Amino acid sequence: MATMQDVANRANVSLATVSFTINNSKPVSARTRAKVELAMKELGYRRNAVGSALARGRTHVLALLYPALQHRFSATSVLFFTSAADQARLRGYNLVLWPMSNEADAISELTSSGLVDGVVLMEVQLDDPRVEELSGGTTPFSLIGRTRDTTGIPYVDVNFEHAVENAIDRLIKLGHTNLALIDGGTGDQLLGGYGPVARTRTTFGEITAQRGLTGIIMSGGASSEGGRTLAAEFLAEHPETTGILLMNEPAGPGFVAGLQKAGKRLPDDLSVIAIGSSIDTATMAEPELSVLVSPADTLGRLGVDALIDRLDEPNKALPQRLIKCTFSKGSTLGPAPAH
Amino acid sequence: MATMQDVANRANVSLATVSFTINNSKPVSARTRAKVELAMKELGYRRNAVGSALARGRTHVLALLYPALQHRFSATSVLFFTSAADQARLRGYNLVLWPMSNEADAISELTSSGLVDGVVLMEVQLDDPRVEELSGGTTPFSLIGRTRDTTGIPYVDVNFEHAVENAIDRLIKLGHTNLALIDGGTGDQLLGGYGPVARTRTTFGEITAQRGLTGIIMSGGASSEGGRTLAAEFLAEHPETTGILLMNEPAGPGFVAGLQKAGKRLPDDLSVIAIGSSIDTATMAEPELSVLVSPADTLGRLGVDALIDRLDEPNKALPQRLIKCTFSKGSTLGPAPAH
DNA sequence: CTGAAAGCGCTTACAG
DNA sequence: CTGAAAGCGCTTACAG
Repeated sequence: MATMQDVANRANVSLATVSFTINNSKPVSARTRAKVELAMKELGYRRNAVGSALARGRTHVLALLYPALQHRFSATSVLFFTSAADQARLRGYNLVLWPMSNEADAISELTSSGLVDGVVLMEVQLDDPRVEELSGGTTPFSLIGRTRDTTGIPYVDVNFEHAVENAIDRLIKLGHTNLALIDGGTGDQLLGGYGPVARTRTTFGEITAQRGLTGIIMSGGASSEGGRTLAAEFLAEHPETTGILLMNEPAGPGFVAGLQKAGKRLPDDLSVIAIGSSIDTATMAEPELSVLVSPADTLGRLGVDALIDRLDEPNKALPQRLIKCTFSKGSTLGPAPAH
Repeated sequence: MATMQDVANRANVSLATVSFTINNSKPVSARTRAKVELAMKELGYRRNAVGSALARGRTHVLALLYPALQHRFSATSVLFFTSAADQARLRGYNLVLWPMSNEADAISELTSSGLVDGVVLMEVQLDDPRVEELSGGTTPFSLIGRTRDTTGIPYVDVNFEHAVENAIDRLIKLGHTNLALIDGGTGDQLLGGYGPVARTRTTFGEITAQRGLTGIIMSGGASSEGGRTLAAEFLAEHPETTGILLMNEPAGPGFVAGLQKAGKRLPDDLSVIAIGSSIDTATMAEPELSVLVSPADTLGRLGVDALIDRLDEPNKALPQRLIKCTFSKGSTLGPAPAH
């Protein structure tokens, strides 16, 4: 590999001048620029990222931090990976995957290695020790999701509050008054629970109360098997319910199958609307699930954007954004059955 | 952040001695080692990865190269990402995600940036220009998948040949003689086609001929919608077929649903065995698909291992491995219907 | 507009 | 066993 010095030699200029023309960091005469560019072309020169990083104090590498143990990713969470990587590249950064257990101390290994300029955190808990750790340090970070207290913290998250209200209102409009929220559980209570589930439950409680509806909450495993089991339990325990909000992507198709196996017709007997799933999973159910689709790709992009904005323009307004889900019609919403 | 020089000052030794004790690269007296380690602890020192990389000429960063445009990843391909990242970390490397279009020239941008020590390539085509490009360069690489000619190229791939034979023999044992292979299409013919599909078709042709069976091949879109459409087409065109090999993960649940919508019972009228899908997708179908599960997590790990072996021990045997699928029973395999 | 030189944080012959 | 010094490939004051 040719170095900058090689280019300088061939172009008969100094190393510094090569740097200036490559980075446009100082004015360079047209003649000199031409010489340098020719030499670069002839040598097939490319700037070495490591040398540059050491001199600048910036690696242009970002880390995407996600739970190491969680080894079954929903179709939705994949989109975080790929859209984040895309956006990073688009803005001249690289994204490294950083699987991590929940111990906060492992974060200092990352931030003090000097390898990354910043961190994007996924799967945020309401009281997340990793966020506390990052807040205490100097490495910029952003969240996909958000903690209970978001003061001073850049984040992008799904607007679950809006999604729940929207879903409930769709069911109300169809005449449903006995509702259920079915999710995958809040996870680790010590950490305040998993944000999306906690927020969804709260909003579900508030809106059903406010609209004068009956609302129950059930949880089950995040898998098709979990969904099938859950369907049976649900029908046994809550025969009066006719409208279901389902926030458990992996369980979706299994849940729908389980309801029908027990003799229910969708949407004649029961209406189901999924929240925050992918369109791919929704279409795998039979009949296809009506769903408020998670804006996962947008979130991945904006999560990276928020971080890079902090890095490149620290004085810009703090990026904190909630993104709405989009509705996909499907075939599991219908009028409430007459008594 | 404390530097190595800071540690040296505090321990009253030279910079070099600090380096020797950290890296165990030269003998250091117990007394000196203790002083250095104390100083490190007191300063919370961590070696800077960039300085180290520049001096060593090794960044300990690997790139995972995948098609940028493909934005719907199957449950299986996600496992490549996470298992590769896990294994890289385990062996002291970091994995950066490298979305790339199919132009081979973009590869030199990656390899000549000096950022990565090696490259793992996903979604390999039979005649893959990216592999040619990499073969011409000096950056070590490994494939998840394989090209037509694998001479001198480290790879790990699914043993599709074995999977097809195994699937066919399961169907034969159940009395099926009219078989179909349904896949997602070979993709870009200019590149020789997508390896798994091409190999599966070839093997399917060979084994059916060899066993004296009837075998037809159909392709459809890689989505639930594609699966539903395909089911209708398939039934119309091949009413005599009773045993189906399905290698199209995203279309699986939709295909099964489509067959039943047309009045077929599984497995009474038709038997289906999926090849190379994930267990997650298989369980989303109703009834649950019988499937030869792709060893995707093993492949991700071994793909990274193969690369790191090349980096750390270039004289070891060339890593080239085929991994078998494992059977998951499901409920879509049954005896061929009597005439 | 251009260049000589210091410095980013390490590693590693070389000398002792 | 320990240290002084060169060097990895860049960037950037400073001087002209």
